[in-house]
Amino acid sequence: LARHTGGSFIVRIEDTDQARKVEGAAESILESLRWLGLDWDEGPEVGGDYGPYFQSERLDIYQPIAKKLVEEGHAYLCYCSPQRLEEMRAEQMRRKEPPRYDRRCRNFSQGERLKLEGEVSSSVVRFKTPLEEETRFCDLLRGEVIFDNSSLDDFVILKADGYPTYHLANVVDDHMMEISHILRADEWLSSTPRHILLYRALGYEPPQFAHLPMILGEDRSKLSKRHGATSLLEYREQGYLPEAMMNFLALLGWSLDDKTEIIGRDQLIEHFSLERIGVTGAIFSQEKLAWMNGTYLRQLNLDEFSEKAIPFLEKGLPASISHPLPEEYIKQILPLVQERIKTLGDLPQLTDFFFIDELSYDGELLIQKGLTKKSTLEALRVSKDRLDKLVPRIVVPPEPQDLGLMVQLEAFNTESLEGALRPLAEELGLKTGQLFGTLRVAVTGRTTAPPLFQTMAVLGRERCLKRIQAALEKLTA
RNA sequence: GCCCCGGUCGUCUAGAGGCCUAGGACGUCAGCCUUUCAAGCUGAAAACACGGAUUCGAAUUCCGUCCGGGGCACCA
Repeated sequence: LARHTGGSFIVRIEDTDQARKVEGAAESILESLRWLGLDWDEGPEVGGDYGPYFQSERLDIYQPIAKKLVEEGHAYLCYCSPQRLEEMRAEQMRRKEPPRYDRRCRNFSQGERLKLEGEVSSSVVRFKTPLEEETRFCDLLRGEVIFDNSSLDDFVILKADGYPTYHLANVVDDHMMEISHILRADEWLSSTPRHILLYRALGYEPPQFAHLPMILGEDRSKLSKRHGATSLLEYREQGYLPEAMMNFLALLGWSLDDKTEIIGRDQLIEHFSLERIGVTGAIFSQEKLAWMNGTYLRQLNLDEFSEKAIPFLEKGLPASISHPLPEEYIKQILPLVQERIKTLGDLPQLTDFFFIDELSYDGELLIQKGLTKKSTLEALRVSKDRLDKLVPRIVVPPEPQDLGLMVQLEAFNTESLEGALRPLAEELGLKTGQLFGTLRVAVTGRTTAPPLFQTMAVLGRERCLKRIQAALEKLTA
């Protein structure tokens, strides 16, 4: 929305819970945004006129505001212990009542306050929610939403440790940072009346609100750790492309029209609009993401694909393979697997036979349906013999003056291999599938692999002959 | 329990009263292509939660029911 309208996209880290502080969490959020290409105009690392952008560094802004709210009668100090609150809630639940603060500290006299301050070591600041009437606001996606103030309790705005709660910090910062639009998940909708009340008490003009549909797990509940990978960075590690992830995420709750599935960043910015956001929660479909990633992967040219693929091969191939991996060889392999993968993480296991010296596989796999050990051996022997005879030739142009164009034909290429092996099947009285199947296992160690001739051409003459020999030995042993 | 928000194929969605015999995509199934696996192409099965009301006409408006989700912390 910011990019579409020419506004500013601001990143603010809301780190106001000391108890849940996790080392490196903020950095990984920023890294996720960077990975997706969601660059920000103001915030950590880039700065801006409204900093600091970490709420933990803004305590001296929130505290005086909380104090002022107390002085003006919009808030009050609460001395109730966590234990008391917990017991109270438990009792309320038992009686099937809504769990909420009973406002014991709301109407203490000055004398009672002084007495309690002497006895109690810590206190929090609570907002004095109006007891009656209702709070309404207009959600850009859902229209007018109305809450009875009587259903709200006196929520904490400043904790005992001097940190603000989300409610206070968010309202104060959105005002001070001149935020125009709050686009946040649905789960915040029921907190919004509290925020409206706070804006009002502080004399601030509230921003526009749009509560977005949530991303759900397979069981339709709020997406969480137990639903599997929930961190963007995990998807990066698995070999998803940021462009695919961005595209997929954008279509969860938003659509361009009745048919567009693949849409790039620029087009997204150009066409994005609040009006086309839906209101129902969307299940995060791994399968569709995988499909989409596949289509993005297939669009890459060889250089791009190879640049992205190499780190995954370096990491995923057996350690015994010598590193660094030869780039030219890899560039021959990659086109054979590009349309066969859904993530870059699929690469190592799909291509390892290109790198491993000694294949290990069950010799029985060599014997194709309808063949015997004997006929398989025969097929392998004859094949090896034919391939042995495929040697490089020099083609000399007929006109002497064209000698500079003399080309060397690598006889061990896709065409020559096909030219040699296809007729061979008939010669041996085999179906092509039978002969090729046997050779595929001999040369790759598996029953499914990229196209045989291309695979053999990339492996090269020596490796293929060696592997067929190994297959013969495997069957004779 | 109380409050709020929702409900179109299994999933993501199109649908702003007649264009809807409800469109697209993923997935599924079948066929084509084919040396295996993919990719690609073609086709099929598959949905308006239910009940009333308004209207000549309702997936679209209103009400109720049911179902689902979210919130109800010194978490965000």
